[in-house]
Amino acid sequence: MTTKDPQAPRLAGLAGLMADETRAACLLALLDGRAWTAGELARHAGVAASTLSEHLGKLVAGGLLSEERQGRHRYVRLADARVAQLVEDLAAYAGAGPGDVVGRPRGLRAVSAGSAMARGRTCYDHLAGRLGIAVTDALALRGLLRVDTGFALTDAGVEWFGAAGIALRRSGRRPLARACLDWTERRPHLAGVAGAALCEHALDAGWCVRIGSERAVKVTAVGERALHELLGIEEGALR
Amino acid sequence: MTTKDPQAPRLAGLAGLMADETRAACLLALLDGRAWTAGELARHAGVAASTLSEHLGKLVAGGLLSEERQGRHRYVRLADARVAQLVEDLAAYAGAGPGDVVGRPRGLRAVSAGSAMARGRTCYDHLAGRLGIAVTDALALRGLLRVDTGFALTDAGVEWFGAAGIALRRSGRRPLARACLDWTERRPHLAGVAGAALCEHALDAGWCVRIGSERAVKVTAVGERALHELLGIEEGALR
DNA sequence: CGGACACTTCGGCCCCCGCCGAAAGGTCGC
DNA sequence: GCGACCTTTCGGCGGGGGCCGAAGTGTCCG
Repeated sequence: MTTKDPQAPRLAGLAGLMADETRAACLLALLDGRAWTAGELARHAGVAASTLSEHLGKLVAGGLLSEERQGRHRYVRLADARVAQLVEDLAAYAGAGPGDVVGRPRGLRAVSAGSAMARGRTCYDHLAGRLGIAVTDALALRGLLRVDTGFALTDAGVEWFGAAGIALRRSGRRPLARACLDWTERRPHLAGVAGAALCEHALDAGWCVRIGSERAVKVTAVGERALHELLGIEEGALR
Repeated sequence: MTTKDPQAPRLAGLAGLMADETRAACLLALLDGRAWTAGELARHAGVAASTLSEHLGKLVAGGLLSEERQGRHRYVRLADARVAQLVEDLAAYAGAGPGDVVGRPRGLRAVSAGSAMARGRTCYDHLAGRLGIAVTDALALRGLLRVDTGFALTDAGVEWFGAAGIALRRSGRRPLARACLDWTERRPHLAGVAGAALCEHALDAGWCVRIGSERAVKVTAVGERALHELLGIEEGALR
């Protein structure tokens, strides 16, 4: 007995990094895929700057965050897509706990922020919300993405990305396509290399723009046309 | 500011359940997909029965474990495949930390246990180790499973399961196929509904049998023949 | 150079939580 | 019914860790 798994301390340590409400709030905020300063995170989390500094130290030491110092600022972001995926998965499970009704935001401000978020947002490096679902559905409908038997691009799907001028950089072991559970739509949307490439292209090409400094994004007129031409998504479906 | 995400406490709470070494050891042990008694887990983790009882209370209350009381025994198991997936994902990330060499077990007993585990084992409800990889590769090679552009069964793959007499019960929102990172092989293997159905069939049909009370499994002579006939896996490749 | 600003370090406080052993509650077998 | 066994409850102990404010370091700007 006492054959205790040598992995237990590591698992506990990793979980411990997320097991604090303040650190959890940071990780969730950083799910927008961008870099935040320590001060922004402190205000966001509602703790003293000194407290947050210690939290960042732990998260960076634990490998969950990467940091970049610029002058008197300390910028941090999620270390990579794997971390984002872990946080997303845990948050999705924690949010959809048994007997728990999703989100239903309270108050007017929450409602409007919520509806903008629900319409379209980034989820680390890919699109989510109704926008993400619409794109995923359109890809599936046109036979470019299998969603019923797993999540994988078809050959036609790979071609489609090439034809649209969106490069799929197969990097290391990150999957080309994977499902990410959408917490507003309760359905999976496209993530992975393809999801990230599509999102990057959508922002670069002006298909959508970020709303303020939030995760929420808005589809532009250009984007509506492009999504209609390339994927047959009805114009006006995402307003 | 202080727009703190309402999900932060839930995320922190969930992570907190796994943030203790003893509880982590329990969760890892339960990854074998079977039910353990409280006493077994206490011995495994090396703590007093009373201590472990409290841990089980938290894990059950948190929804990670389900329990079944039989007489003077309390059997617990992972609540469902989603929990198993979370634990697997976290353990995989924690185990493959930066600059960290995998496993390389110390001592003779660990070596033999390790090699049996590396040869073939269950990973909650599907096959893993070299056996799991061999099956995944064989499915991919025969065009039954896409692995290069994501993880999804092809139409031929769905047919193959039917022809082999393995029912694919599409249940709720669990994906038919998904990738699970193998920590001995460092490559993804087949999980999801299809992976579970295949594993269940393999055990029922005597293709493989469990070694002792471990997660490790051994391929039988019957299994070798079946895997050769159905998937073209070389006999002897898994000894 | 001096002040504003972003962040970090330090000391101290307090609460939380994991641990144990002792005792109690159930269940099984004889 | 009486032990043997598995599990749970309870008190008490000890350590770890999150919090703050104050002071210190480093950077930018005028």
